[in-house]
Amino acid sequence: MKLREPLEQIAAECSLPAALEAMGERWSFLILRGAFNGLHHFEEFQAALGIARNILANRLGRLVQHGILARRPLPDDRRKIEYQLTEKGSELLPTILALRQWGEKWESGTPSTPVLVDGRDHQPIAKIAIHAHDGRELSKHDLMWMHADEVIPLGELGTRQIAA
Amino acid sequence: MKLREPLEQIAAECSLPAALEAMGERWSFLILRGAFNGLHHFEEFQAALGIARNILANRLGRLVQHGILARRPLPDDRRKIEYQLTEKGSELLPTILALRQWGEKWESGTPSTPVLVDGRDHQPIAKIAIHAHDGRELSKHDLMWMHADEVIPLGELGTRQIAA
DNA sequence: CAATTAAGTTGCGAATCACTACCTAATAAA
DNA sequence: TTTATTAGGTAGTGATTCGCAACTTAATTG
Repeated sequence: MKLREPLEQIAAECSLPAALEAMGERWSFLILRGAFNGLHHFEEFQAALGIARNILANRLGRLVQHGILARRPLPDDRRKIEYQLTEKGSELLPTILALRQWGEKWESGTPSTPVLVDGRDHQPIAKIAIHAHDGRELSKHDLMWMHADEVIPLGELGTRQIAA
Repeated sequence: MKLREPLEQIAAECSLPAALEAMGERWSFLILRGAFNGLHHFEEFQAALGIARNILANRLGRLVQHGILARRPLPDDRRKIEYQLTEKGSELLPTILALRQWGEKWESGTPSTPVLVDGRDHQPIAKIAIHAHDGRELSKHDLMWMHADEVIPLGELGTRQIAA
């Protein structure tokens, strides 16, 4: 009997449990943040986060298994293992930024460092927000939940009646 | 001696640890997702998630402590406790959506239900993304990290030299 | 060859998780 | 008014994970 059941079965119709299966453990997000901030090696993560070594080894291994980090020994010093964000891992950046911005506003109250800026004008990025398919920013009151079946694809817009 | 030390001290300059202090435990995100999908009562959460009752009680209490959910007994049946998202809790929606979208793309592969749509045209929202302060969407290659001190506020743009 | 360094692994106690059963207060039924 | 039912928890118990420190292994440096 599996005591700690994977979260996936709980809500097969939602991908959040699947995502949490990969990222839901303690330290996973902080390790990833470290990777975004330029950490690449075991000892760098260990020193920066103060995490226990066995836990760090476990988490790095799991992130590698999930394809979020890539692990490769460096050719010029084969003791050294480089952990690199994969594309899959890189695409967690919006999630991390959203969580960090939320923490900044509601928990810590202080601005974070380092700051992610637009390379062109060196200005901080905008707040992560919810946008309509055409780019309008949507507030909580503009939003509603629909069953996926009921969504009418854009291509059929000309012929449809707007449902209640 | 405090064995499970709060994550905050590790990186005082970043708000991510602070956010994880509130939301970083197993089930917290799924409980919140339930709240966004209209769950309000202990038994509803319990039935929907299949979570152990003591853990659910613990997590609900913690989310209430952190001001993410509000707890109030209903006046017409004072056995019933209603858990409502606060504004602070509601503002985690972009984070949850970003994580869910990531899971949809990279883990489950299947579209999730229910779908969050624009109330006006009933079209699904856009992918959560990173935007510049002026609204341009930014790709990974447009971005860089800067120390907060080095960021020149928009108002001073006319007089500055672009720093290396 | 000895010493150092990078990246782990092992052992152990403490804390947390999950499962089941039980409890309590408020409402509903007889 | 007694009894049953329901909502929202608590308590006990074993499995799992966490965190710390010490140890190991392989590659590099002196």
